[in-house]
Amino acid sequence: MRSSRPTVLDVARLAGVGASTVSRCLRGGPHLRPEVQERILRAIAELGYEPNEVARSLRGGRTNTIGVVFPHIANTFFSLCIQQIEQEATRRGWTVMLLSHQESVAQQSKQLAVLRRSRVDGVILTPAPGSDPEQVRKELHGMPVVALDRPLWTGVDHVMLRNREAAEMATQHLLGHGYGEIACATASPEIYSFVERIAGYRAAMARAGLGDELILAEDYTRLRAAAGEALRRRPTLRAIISLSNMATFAVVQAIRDVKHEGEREVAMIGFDDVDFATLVEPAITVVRQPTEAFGHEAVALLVQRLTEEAATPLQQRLLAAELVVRASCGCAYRD
Amino acid sequence: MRSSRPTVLDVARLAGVGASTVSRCLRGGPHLRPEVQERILRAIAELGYEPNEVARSLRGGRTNTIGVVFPHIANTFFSLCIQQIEQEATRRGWTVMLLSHQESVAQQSKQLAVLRRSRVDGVILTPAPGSDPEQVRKELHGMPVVALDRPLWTGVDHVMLRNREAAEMATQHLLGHGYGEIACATASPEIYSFVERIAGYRAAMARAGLGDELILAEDYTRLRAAAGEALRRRPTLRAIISLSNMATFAVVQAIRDVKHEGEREVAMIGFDDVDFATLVEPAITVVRQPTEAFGHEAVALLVQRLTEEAATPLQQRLLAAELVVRASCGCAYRD
DNA sequence: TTGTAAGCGTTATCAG
DNA sequence: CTGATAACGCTTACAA
Repeated sequence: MRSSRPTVLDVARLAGVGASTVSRCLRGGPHLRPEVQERILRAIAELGYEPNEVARSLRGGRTNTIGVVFPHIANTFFSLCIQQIEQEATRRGWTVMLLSHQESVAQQSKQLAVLRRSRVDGVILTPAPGSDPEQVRKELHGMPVVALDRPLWTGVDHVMLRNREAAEMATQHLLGHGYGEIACATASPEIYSFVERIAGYRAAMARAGLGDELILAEDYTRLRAAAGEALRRRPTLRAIISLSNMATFAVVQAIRDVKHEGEREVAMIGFDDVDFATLVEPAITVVRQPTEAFGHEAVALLVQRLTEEAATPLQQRLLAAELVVRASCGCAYRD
Repeated sequence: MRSSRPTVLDVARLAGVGASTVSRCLRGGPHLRPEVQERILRAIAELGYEPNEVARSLRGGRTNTIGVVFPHIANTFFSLCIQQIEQEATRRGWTVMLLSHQESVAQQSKQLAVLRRSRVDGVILTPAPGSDPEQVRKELHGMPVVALDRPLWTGVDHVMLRNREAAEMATQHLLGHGYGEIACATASPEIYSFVERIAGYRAAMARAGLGDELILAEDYTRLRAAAGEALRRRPTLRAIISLSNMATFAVVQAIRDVKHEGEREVAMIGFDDVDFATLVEPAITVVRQPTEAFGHEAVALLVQRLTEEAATPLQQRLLAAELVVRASCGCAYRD
């Protein structure tokens, strides 16, 4: 079927030149006689020659590929990041190998092994919770890495959210509306970004001289139940902030659950600008993460490190979140 | 930094054997003397040897990689498919190169060129609207391909939704509720799946002896406006079906827009089981696409074709959609 | 059973 | 300015 494709040698023969001359012509080498270049280009066109990147990679020791390992692919936060990464990588002429670890350290190890054997030039990684940084460092085996959304170890580039500030901002906003009791809901509280956001929430509450109430669960089904329970247990609880898109979903459901049992207004601020934020009533005020910047910066940083001559200083991109004020926080403003 | 990694030769030398023996040992070759195998494994462990997949690919002419080209990555339908594809590919020991064409034929051409030069073994493709099948066939240059969600040409494997049946089912359901005037909303009506779904909707309306009303637009902002306009223009219009997750979003907004202007109940059935379906009031009845099956089947089909001995007959997987009945269609049932 | 050698398609090096 | 040649790391004949 696919009769083996033409090689530089075929082109060289047809053009009546040596293989290395063809190679130079392709790579835009220094000075070729115009006439020769002409012949080569004609031969390339005639044969439909296209360079074999695999051979190039073997020869050059570089694959022009970056490995991307995320916890999940369909989660809106990550899928938006991936979208940006793919676009930015394509724009710069790089190729993306996409893998996921499902929050499992074991699966992460396997995926890093795949990347090692594939000899990708660099990695963008959102490490699984419980990762041992030293272990990951070994598993990377010298491949440059950019940590995205969660830290790896000081010594590698990071692209992260200002998590504490983000959660503080949301909490402050609710406090500004006069809410005294504010709960904070998340699943998987061991995940770094949630740890940080919890800290931010607590800091804001403490500064206001108020106690905190955490609503935690192992997964999002349970989080919905736990949030409902918390609301029923504390009738004076009138405000909740959630720490992720999934948690926002669960909290909205919980508030609705409780509402169905009797009138009860509960203010909330969500995390991530999920699409349903403007659809529910009232529209949800959310902390928006700059997903485009996450993807763009991660690729930019990694490519810079991969193409740099001299060692670039360590880069820590700390991205600011933005409060998108709608109605659920108690603001009069309506989308 | 990364002092060049050990090769088979290093392992061979350390184990005091030939390179091919190491290779055989790795590939689970036939009969090795246990003692030799022992020595090799020890050497591998000691050196931390890992096979270079690039060299393997060059030598073997196969990359163990599948190229995946989708219109978008962050659209929930596609991101769910991608998730499945990645998982299924990983499970089977394949690797995924992810690319997007943004519904642009030109961009699609570029991405297929990337796949050709990368020598991926096969491709999963959702072609951009306006693709010339013959052109795509040439651009694939003999690489096996599975068309996902949209057709390529008879002669390649397909994984598609039973689009007509899906839209008919939704329309029928609305008709069953007694709605006579039912509109059908979608952006980009030139995209294959939407063409088919429109046909299904029309067939159901025609069978009921009713006229159809299409609400079309170039993008989803305009679709929201167009749907609102349609509702205002025809006060007797009380039901709408939408043909995609994005259209569902736009229609929900439009209905809400109109509702705000005065009491008006509009029934609807959405497409794709978007997360906001259960959050809005009333919960949205939707046509659910089996995204797991899309991803799973696409990989299964492609891998089968890539590893087959004899030519497998053409496969056309036509997946059935499922009507997830909630409340927005007029059913009493509440989630 | 095991080792030797050729070659996958490129490109860097080094003569001409 | 251009052409032969030698790797890159692996596997598959073919010998031994």
